[in-house]
Amino acid sequence: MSIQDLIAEISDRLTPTERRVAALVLEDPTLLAFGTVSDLANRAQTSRPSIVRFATKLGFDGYTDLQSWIREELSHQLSSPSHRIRQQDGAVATIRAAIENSIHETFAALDERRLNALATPIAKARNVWILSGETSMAGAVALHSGLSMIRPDVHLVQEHSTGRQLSSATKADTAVVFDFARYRRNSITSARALAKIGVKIVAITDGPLSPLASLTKTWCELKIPAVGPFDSSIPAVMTAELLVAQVVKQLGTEAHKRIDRLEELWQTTGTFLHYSPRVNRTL
Amino acid sequence: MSIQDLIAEISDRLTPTERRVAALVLEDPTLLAFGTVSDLANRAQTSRPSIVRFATKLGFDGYTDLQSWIREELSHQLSSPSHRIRQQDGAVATIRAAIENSIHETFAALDERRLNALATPIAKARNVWILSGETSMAGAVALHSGLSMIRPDVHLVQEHSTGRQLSSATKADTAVVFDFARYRRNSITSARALAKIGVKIVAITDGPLSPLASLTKTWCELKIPAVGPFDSSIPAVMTAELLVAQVVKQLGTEAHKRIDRLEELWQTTGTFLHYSPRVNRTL
DNA sequence: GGCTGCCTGTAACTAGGCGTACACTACTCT
DNA sequence: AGAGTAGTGTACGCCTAGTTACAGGCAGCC
Repeated sequence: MSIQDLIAEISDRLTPTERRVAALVLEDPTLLAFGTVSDLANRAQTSRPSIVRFATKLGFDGYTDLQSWIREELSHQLSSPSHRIRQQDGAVATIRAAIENSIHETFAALDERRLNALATPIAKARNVWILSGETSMAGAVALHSGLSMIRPDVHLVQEHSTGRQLSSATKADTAVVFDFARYRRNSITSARALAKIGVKIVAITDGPLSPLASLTKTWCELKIPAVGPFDSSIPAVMTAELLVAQVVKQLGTEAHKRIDRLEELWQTTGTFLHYSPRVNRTL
Repeated sequence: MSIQDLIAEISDRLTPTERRVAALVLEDPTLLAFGTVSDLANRAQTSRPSIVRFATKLGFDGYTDLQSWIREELSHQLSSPSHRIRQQDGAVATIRAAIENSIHETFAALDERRLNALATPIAKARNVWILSGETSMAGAVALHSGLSMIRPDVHLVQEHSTGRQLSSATKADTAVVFDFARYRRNSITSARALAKIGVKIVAITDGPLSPLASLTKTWCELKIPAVGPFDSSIPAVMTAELLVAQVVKQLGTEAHKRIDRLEELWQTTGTFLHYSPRVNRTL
C-alpha cells in the first residue's frame, strides 16, 4: 500500500485545498517524510490545520501518524536486500544469500565516480605497493596479477619482508591496502608508516571506523560475508578486478600496448597450451 | 561526500560514546534522517547532548544542521531514479550483469552433492597440492589460505619450483588444479604427471572439453565472466571458499580444534590490532 | 596526593511542533 | 431571504525538540 494508493482511494472526496496538498505530496513524497506541517502549508499556500485535516482524511490520527507511516515505507525502500533475503535457510542457501548481498553492496559502493577516484592514484603512481591482511590476500593477488599486466613497478608486499620491500617507497608512490576487522597489525602499521612519508594510500576496508579510513580520502567500504567459519574474499577480489579495469581505461593505449607485448612474449615462450580450438582473445 | 566519508575523516578523534553513535548511524542512516536526538540517545545508551556533540564534531552547527544535510542526501537518492540509472549505465552495468550471472551458474554447478564429492578427496588426502594458472591464482590463494587453517600439509605450487615441490607427491595425496582456457602449459603438464603417479585430481575448470576434465571424475565447470580486458577470478575464489567450508564440515571437530589453536597462536603473537583509536598505547 | 584535563550526564531554557476549538466566509436549499 | 452546512484560516494550549550551561567523575601527570 503506497501513498499513491492511499490518496487515490479518497481522491473523490478531497476539497480544493486538500487537492493541492495531494498534488504536492505526489510530486515529491520526501516532503511528507522530512517536512513539517508548516512547511507543507507554506508550499501548498494554505494553513496548517488543512494539512492535518488532509492527514486525518487519509485515515491517520494526525500528521504525526501519517509521517511516521511514510518514514517506515521509505526506510524499507532504502534498506538493502539483506534483511529481506535473510529469512532463507539451509547451509548453502544462506551462504549464497550472503554472497549475493555483499556483491550487491559492493557494486553500490563502487559507482563510476568512486572507482575513478580510487584508480587515479594507482594509474599515476611511480611504484604501486600492495598490502593485505590474510582474508583479503586473494584480492591483493588479483590486483597484483592484473596491474602487473598493464603497468610496471607493481609490488605485492609480503609480511616477512615488509621493511626491506617498502624501504624504497617515495612520495610519488601509491599503496593499495586491503584489510578488514580484525585488522592485521603488520598491514596497518605499514600503511601508517607509508602515509607518514607521503605515499598516497588507497584503502579497501570495512568501514569508516577502520584505522585505514582515517589515513586517506580515497577508500571504499566492503561488506564481508561469511562462508563457513571464515570471511569471504570475494568482495575484495571483485574490487581488485574493477580497479584494474578502471586503471586500464585511464591508461588507455599505454596499457593496451603493454598487454600486446605481454601476449607476444607468451607466444614465443609457449606459456599456454593450444588445446582447444576455441580462440579466446581475452586473457 | 557521504556520511561514511564524513565519519571516516574524524573517526580517530571520536570518544567511546561518540564511536557507539557512529556505529549506530552507519548501520542505519535512516535513524539520522528520521530520528530525533532523543531517539538516537536512547539507542546508543547515552544522553542527548552527546548526540549533539557528535554532530558538531562532524562539522555541523548542531543536530538540526546534520539532519537537514542527511535529508538532502537521501532526497537525492530517492527522488531522482534517473540519476541512479545513469550511474549504472556505464561499463560497470554490463560487468555487473556478467558477474551476477556467473555467480548464479557457479551455485547451480555446485550443489551440495557435487561439493561433497569435491571436498572428500581434499579432506582425506595426506598432502594437498594446489596448482593454478594465472587468472585463477586468486582462487588458488584463497583455497590455500583457507585449507591451511583447517588441516596440515597444504602446498601452493609456484610455477618456478614445480618440480622440486611436487617431487614428494604420493598416491595418498590430492591435487586441486585451477585452470581455464587458455590453459597454462605448466599447470596442465604437472596435473597430468601427478595423475599418472596416482595422485587424486580435483579439477576446477571451464568445461568437459578441458584437458583437466579428462584426468578425473571429481571436477566442476565454471563460467568465467570478463572484467575489462581480463577474465575474472571471482568464480574460482567462490568455489575455493565453498570447498573450504565443505571440508570443514567433513573434518568436524578436528578442523575446529585446529582453528582454535591457530586463534590462540594469533593471540599470543599479537598478529591482530585491537583497534580503538582513542587509546594509542602500543602504536 | 592533589591538580588538571577531558568525557559525560543532569537540568533548565527557548523555540517550534502538532492538534483543537472557534470564527469567518461562501454556497445551498427551503 | 434566512438558515444551515461545508471549507478554510486564526488563536491558543500543550508538549517535545534541540541547545546550552553546569557539575560530577575518571584518568593521567607533576
